[in-house]
Amino acid sequence: MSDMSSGRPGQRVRLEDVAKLAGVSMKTVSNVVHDYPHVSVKMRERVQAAIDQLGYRPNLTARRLATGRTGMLALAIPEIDQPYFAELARRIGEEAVRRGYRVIVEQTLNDADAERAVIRDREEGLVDGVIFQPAYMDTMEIARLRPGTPLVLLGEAGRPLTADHVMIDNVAAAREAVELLLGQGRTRIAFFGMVHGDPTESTHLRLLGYQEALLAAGVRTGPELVIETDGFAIDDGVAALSAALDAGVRFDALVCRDDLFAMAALKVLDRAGLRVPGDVSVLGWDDTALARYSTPALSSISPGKEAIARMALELLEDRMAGYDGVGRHRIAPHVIIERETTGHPT
Amino acid sequence: MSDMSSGRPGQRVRLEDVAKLAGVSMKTVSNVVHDYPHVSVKMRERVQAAIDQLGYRPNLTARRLATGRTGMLALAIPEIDQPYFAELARRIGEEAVRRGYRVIVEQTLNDADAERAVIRDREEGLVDGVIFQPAYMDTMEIARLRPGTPLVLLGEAGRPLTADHVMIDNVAAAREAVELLLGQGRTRIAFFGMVHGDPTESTHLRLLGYQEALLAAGVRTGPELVIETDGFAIDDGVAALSAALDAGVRFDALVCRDDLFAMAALKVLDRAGLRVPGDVSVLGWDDTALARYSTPALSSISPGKEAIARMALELLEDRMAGYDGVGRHRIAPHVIIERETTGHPT
DNA sequence: CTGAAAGCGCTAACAA
DNA sequence: TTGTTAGCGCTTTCAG
Repeated sequence: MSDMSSGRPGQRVRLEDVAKLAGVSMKTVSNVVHDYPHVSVKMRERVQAAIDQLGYRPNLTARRLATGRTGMLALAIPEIDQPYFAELARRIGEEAVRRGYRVIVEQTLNDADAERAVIRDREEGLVDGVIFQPAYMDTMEIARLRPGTPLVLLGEAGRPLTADHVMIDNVAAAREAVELLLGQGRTRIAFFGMVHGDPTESTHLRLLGYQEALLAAGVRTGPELVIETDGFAIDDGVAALSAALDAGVRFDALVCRDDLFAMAALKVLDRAGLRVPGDVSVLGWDDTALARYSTPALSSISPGKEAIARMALELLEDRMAGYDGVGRHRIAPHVIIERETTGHPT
Repeated sequence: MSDMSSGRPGQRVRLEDVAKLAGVSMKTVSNVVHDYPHVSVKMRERVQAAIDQLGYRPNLTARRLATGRTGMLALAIPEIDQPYFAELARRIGEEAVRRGYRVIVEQTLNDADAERAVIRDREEGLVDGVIFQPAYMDTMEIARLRPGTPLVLLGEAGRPLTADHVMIDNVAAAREAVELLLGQGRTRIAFFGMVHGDPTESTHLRLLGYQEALLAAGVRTGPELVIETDGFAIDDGVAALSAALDAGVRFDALVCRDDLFAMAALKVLDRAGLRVPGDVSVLGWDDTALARYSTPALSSISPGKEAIARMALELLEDRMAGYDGVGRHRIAPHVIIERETTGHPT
């Protein structure tokens, strides 16, 4: 319709170019760009026409410099390809977009230094806030390095409570899991997946809930029913559980630290000729795709990922809005999803 | 050691503050920040001391405005929690970090408009380049909306070749898959997972390779051996395959469109009392966590995700460096990973 | 080898 | 309701 190459050819079109074309000031253009209410209709039309003609789009970077707001959030997690984190990232991404943010994903890749970098404001000036699930750093250390950027932590919270946290009640969830299994007639319930040197608090909490429930029910247990592994990989799980079986450890139910170990359990039990759930009930944790797609479909403890995402964003927006009080905790709901790997013995 | 609150209290410390403290110009500070070679040692030390004392860190946004480079890349994919994309995102993230970029993940969530937004420079000025795996848009449409931001496409490339592409050779991979199965004594090989209304080209290419190999081997086949589904979900797969079995379709091997359908196959075959791989070989596609963790472990066609990531970044860096030629294609390698679901009939 | 100053493109306070 | 203008913090010629 008109000359697209007028003005500074080869350059991006700027607010000023639009203003010039429309014969108005930059402020007026800015007003219509921002849908500022008090702009006369014909002014708005004229400016919009210029914008369309030139194909103007604001330079986000410049806007940021001027406003001091980046509109971006960082999500720092160990590995994006671990199903749980991938699913969480999706929810957080959705929730963030809903609130007008974009998210940059930071993989710490099991590197303690990478985690520290996140906390030491590596993101400073890049993002408005950070959602961080640490694997190595504890609350103490995070408190010490306490960054200037608003921060919300995911996962377990030790003391002191200097930062906001969102988590599920691991103890209660484990307790309920054991109660469910007990209610279905299981009597020798093992906990599978204490990883040697596990830096996370979660596993301990889960084990605690498991033990509490057993104790409360007056069911006898023993240390051999807590099955330890050398690492987080599936092969570690397979090796550990096979060894336990070979050593004569017997159980009719398995509460697994996560879905991955549950998958390992399915493998080992299959090889051992044990039926699931006929001989052994298997319960996973995290309710990931692994659980939904396996055969038999895995029952799993499902942390409310949407709720976690929503709560994290709420807390973060508070902080970004200036809230500067003490660290708050939010407990997201959880639910046990029963699929095919749990049930009464047959 | 010294007064941290000097100057503009409560404000972030700026380059100028450092310059003032060190008694030098901003340029000099900038020089040492950037490790510019020609700075005298004592000057460097003096400035560094000031930087440390003030805890100065450059404002990335300001830097961006000045340089025009953001140091960020966008990765636009349908869903981050689909195992294949999660694993790809991890590789791309790693490769990007290696090259000095951060990546912002854009989920298009199966929304054609969201895809269009990506292409219409929604990211303009936000990122230096975009890596995009479309699910709905075809090459034509992308060419039409051709953005100003450097772009590399992942997945199939139709004509015209206006943009850079990285893909694997789906036809060849499917052919090899069939040849492998044939070599193991399978004779009735089905293709499982033609999704009605599938917008992607990949499935067609895979089917094509499947048919080519069968034809070349002179093995008779039939339309009933191409099993169609109503959607991409596992339930769609389960329903379709069950129906095929009920309808009397028989096969001794299944080449699946992706690992997810392979998981569906494992479920259905298990229920039907068919042994894998004794009665039926099952081959997945994408080599995701699903394949590695299932029981039996799923054999799968593995696209070289690291190679895809590397090639995509290479092409993108070229574009960002100013290359403006015709669209280029790169074929990433693939390999068939044999686990437990393929083998000779027994 | 270092300093001064002019932008980068947009926002927002202040005027008109 | 619209225009003017001074920053936001850093980079980068161009002098010195």
